[in-house]
Amino acid sequence: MLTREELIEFCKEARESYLDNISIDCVVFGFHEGQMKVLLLKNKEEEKWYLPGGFVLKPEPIEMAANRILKERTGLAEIFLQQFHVFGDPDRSKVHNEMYADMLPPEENWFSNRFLTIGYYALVDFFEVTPQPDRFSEVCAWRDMDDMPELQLDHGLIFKTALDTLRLQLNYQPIGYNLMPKEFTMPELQKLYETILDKKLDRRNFQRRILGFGILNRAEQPRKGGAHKAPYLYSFDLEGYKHALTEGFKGGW
Amino acid sequence: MLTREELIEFCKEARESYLDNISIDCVVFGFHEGQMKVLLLKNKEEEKWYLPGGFVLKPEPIEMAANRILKERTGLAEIFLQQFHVFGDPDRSKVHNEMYADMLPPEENWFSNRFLTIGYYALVDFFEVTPQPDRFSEVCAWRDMDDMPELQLDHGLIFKTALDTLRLQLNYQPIGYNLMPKEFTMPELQKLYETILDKKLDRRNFQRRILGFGILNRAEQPRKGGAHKAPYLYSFDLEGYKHALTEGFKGGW
DNA sequence: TACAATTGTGTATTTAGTACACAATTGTAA
DNA sequence: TTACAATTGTGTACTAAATACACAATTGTA
Repeated sequence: MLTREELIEFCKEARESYLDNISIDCVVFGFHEGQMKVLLLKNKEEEKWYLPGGFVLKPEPIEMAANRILKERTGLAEIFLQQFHVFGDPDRSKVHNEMYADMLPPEENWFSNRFLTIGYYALVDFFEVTPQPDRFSEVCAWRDMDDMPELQLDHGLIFKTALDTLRLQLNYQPIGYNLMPKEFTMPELQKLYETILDKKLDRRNFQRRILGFGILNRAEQPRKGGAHKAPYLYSFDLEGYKHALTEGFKGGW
Repeated sequence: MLTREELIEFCKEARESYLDNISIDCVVFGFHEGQMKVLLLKNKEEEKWYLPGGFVLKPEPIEMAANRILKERTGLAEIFLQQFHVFGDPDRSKVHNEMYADMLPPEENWFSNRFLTIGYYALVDFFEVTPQPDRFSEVCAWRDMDDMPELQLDHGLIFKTALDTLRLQLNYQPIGYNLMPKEFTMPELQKLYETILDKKLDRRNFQRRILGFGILNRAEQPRKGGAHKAPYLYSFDLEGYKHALTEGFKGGW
């Protein structure tokens, strides 16, 4: 939480540096221990969490702004990012607007503006992320997707829309390269799909289908040491993967 | 084209009424005589056309802004609109910015701001549209999609992105209710798909597939009077259509 | 050493997609 | 009036994809 002086300073800077009326909010998905995770921020004294977000510098492309914002929250320089929707309800920032209303007069309070927010979703490797709170928060942490806390403003809607978009993209794009470690077993990859879709898939049919996409390479040696039968290790075939990303899976018409 | 005085007046109004840094551009698709059409605007003395667009009023939801803008250009109050992308390259409005640079000093010229533009595409009934130029243009007209003129700014990219999105949506959503007249024949509907996809489809397989979606009703009496065998008339089954819109066609995973 | 848990592989069945053929209708040209 | 071209309606064989389901192999543990 900022002091009044810091807040005034921020508003002054913001007015000079950022585009007005525009913000960016990101839904960052990670995958760990069979669980889909979302990166969220929070103030200690507040109950509600919010999505990592920020603003667009006056000369900055929006893609770059989203990347910059996420680099600050995750430490990652290269992130798979996908713009998915603009949320432009004038009521959406009401709470936001009033957030600092008691601390600042409206003409100084940059947050009293209306903000449209551009939604991005990101797929990242859980282990490579070092969560960093922003200047308005004290906590930045992964939260389980199926145990999501209440979110501020319309961030619940933004999250839901991101998830719906991700599920839709699963039908015509490969997913996983940005979420899985270098090597993984077939059941692990299946678990990713099942988690995103919140649905059980048939083990044997999943394997046939995903192998049919031609985006996987199988290592010669199976993973050893664990209990049970040693599973084969797979990695993504980058060439096939990128081809699938641009061309898509399904023929359609 | 506005006079200098009108322009100054507009900039003053705009600064008061509209959100800064945000614009909306619309790709309006119509279908007529087996041709896909796009609604475009132009100045008499200029060669390049541009997409119908506008700005967002300070208290206005963006969906409503898009609807308002299109009502002014088409006369239609209810339009099927789909937001598809935000274009946020800082260079995108360079030409725009310089457009009135010789007429107005930068501090008065509202257009010298950077604008992100939210892209919407619209599907409309060709016959119900009455094209209306906006205050910056003299011509508002339908243009053939496969004979598109050069467009201003990044409007070429916006159009292409809209078309790509539309083609993708064809794979998991019904299209046509907003583009076809109340009653139509199967070959006419097929022509719409072929035009959007720029691809020939097999007549018999198209029919089986589209009927399988359960979004069409067949009239009892075929159309008469024309040459050749009298074709059956179809209309969209609104219930099935809306269900397909929300649920989608393909099972996917 | 039997067992549970997990992985690898395969095979029928159903469904969806593709390719292609023929009969029926209607205006037009011979 | 009749043959013909153009167009529409309907169907069938073939192929590919999706689904349902079974059994054998491996490995730690009881």
